[in-house]
Amino acid sequence: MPATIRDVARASGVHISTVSRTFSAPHLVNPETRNRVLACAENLGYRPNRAARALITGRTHNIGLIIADIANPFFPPLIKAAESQARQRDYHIFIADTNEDPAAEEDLVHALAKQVDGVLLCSPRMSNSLIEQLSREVPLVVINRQVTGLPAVVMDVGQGARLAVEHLTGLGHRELALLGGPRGSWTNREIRRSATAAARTADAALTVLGPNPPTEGGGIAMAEQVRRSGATAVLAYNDLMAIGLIEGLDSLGLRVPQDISVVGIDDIALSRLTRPKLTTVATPTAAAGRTAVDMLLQHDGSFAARAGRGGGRTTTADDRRTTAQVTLQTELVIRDSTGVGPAAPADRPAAAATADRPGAAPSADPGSRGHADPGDATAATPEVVAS
Amino acid sequence: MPATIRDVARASGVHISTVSRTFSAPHLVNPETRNRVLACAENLGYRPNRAARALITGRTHNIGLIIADIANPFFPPLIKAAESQARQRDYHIFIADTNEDPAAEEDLVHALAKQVDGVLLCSPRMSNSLIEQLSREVPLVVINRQVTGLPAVVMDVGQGARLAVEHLTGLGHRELALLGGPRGSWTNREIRRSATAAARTADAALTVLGPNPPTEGGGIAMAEQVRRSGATAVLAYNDLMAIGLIEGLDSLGLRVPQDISVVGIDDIALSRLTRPKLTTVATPTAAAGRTAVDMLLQHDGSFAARAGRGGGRTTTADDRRTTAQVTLQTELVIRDSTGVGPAAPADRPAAAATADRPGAAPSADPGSRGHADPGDATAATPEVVAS
DNA sequence: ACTTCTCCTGCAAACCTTTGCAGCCAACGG
DNA sequence: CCGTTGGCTGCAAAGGTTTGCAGGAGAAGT
Repeated sequence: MPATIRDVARASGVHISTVSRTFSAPHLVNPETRNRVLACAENLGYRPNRAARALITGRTHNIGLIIADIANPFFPPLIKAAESQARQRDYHIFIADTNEDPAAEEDLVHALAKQVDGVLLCSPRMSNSLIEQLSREVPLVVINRQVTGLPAVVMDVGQGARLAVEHLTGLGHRELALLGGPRGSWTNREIRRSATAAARTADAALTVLGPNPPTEGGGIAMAEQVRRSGATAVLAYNDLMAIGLIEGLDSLGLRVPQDISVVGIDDIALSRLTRPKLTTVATPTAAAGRTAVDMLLQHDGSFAARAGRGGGRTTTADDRRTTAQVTLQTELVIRDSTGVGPAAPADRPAAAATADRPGAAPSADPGSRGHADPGDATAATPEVVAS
Repeated sequence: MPATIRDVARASGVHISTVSRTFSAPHLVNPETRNRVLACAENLGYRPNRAARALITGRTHNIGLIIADIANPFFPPLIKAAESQARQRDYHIFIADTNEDPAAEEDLVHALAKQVDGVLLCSPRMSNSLIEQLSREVPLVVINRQVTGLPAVVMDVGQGARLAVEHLTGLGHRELALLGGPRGSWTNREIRRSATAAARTADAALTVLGPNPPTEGGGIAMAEQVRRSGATAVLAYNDLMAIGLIEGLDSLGLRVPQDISVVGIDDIALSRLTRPKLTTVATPTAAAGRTAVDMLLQHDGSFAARAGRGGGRTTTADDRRTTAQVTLQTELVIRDSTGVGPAAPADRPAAAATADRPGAAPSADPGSRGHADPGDATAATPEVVAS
């Protein structure tokens, strides 16, 4: 029923190879012929069969995206950006949700491996060694994790955590708590490491509470422990937990920010909607999604075709596999959930510490529509480390 | 490099067709042989090449899912459920985001058409006629819309809107407003129709405000108009708008629910987290995702293979294409954003009207993990109308 | 002992494209 | 007028799998 290349060839009186070239290498075919073919194709509603193309070229033009939990509002912007970026490059994105289950991650990589040109592994909870092993099966780009030898794009939460701690100590807090995230999270380790260091520098105490599930519930459940810790300010693994914590503290009769300050991480859309509005570390999720797609595509672009007739093609000298690791900057967004602490300097009014980020449109995703500049993503990432 | 069926055949000393059958029709091959083949396959890490399979069977085992805006928290649970259901059936989900742009919808259907076995069209904004036309190109299941002749799964927002209006009038509100959603939305029309009827029945006035963008911003922007309308209670197209509206009213100095009551639709996770907690109409999004996948798969299961050698296979008598339309029930969840109105009976205390749904776990998605019961989705849908 | 089955396996075509190679023609330089 | 070049086009193989058909071996029925 659907028109094939042969139908088009017949209709336009040329050989199928000419039709093929009309689409995949237009410069090789006479403009006149080309137009005729194009017209016939249009006429018949012909669209190249990607399965057949994939079979011979060895490239599926599909990308797998493995996510811990789509329902976590942190991910949708990333997905959206990745999908849009991929589409521009004529790729499609397979999405898969692991429900925060490390075993599911492995299964999914296997399941996707033969069907995609590469996989984006987002905040994986697997072990490094397993990730490395899987990367021999299919090109991988890791997001929010550093695995030696693998291309990665990470958000600099370490820096963010430092900024957050400095913000809090600057407000006069001396007793801090860190609400940890899930076990196995690279991000969690980074935050902890950086927050601990920053607290020490500022001569403040920091209690680490966790690990916890990275959800609102995880935050609610820890309210009591946070109170007992005696901390006057807490940094949470992510916004969801921060919001949950505020909720939990509220039912304990503790007011935020008057009694206790709370800082989240991620700057999900939701953090602007709760009361109080959440002070948080903004992570460039959309940029991360775009960048990851770009890295994957550029990376396996150098593979060229792994198939092709004789297969005897000489591998290009460019086989050095530049596995870059890109670090995206984060930034502190001060809103209403942080206030002065016990050791605050007298001349510092609480209100002075609150100022939302100026011109940030509510959920605009620059570059997700049409004309996105490919250089855009990396332009936002001054710090690029090639390994 | 990757092992092919031929490698396995060689290793196990059988013909490739036997290997093929070992995977696609195990009952046709001698258990002893089968085990040997399986062992070799395992050994070589063989996985069937889906492109090749798709090429000959004509079935890609992929499903397209077209969504207006992944960042809208209404969709992730649906996506998640669909993905999990599809995976159980050995299908993968392509995801695509239209940015609420009707033109993008059409493009995406075309782009996906040749690459998937069917497309799930979620809350499409296109015209009915265009949808019908596209359905001739690729099997379609529509979600949140009714198109004659096409399989659809809709959530009964009409009923939900009625319940919401009854709830409000029962609380003594006589001046209602409806905060409309986006143009082209079937859901929006249903809500409007049903709310209007319910208001008339209860002898209340209802002002329709809209259309508006279905976002928080859309709600905020309408606060002033809502105030001017003189309504003491308002039903919003979705939770996001309701939350935005509350925010907007707040900055106008109007308190919810004391000064004005607000009801949302969808029961997104967020509606439990805002202050006040949102009274809303819960829509079974996860069930919708599962059901839609099931309908698509059952539906085009009857196509059998459209390819196959001679192609002369007699079409089964089961060609009647039972295009069912499934309606999923909605339910009113009363929380804190609605209170008594001017015409309230004296004996009705405001507090009596608030009661959250009992045991609803924060974001649990029953059936999204492993053992989900296939009958589950339809079990939740007593009302099935075959057209 | 011969036929008739049943079970299993092998054979080879077909699915739709891509692509290296070779051939054709016209134009051009000498 | 011949050789060469360059621009297009055709030819045919290859990619990995599925599947109708046919054939072989053994068992069962007569």
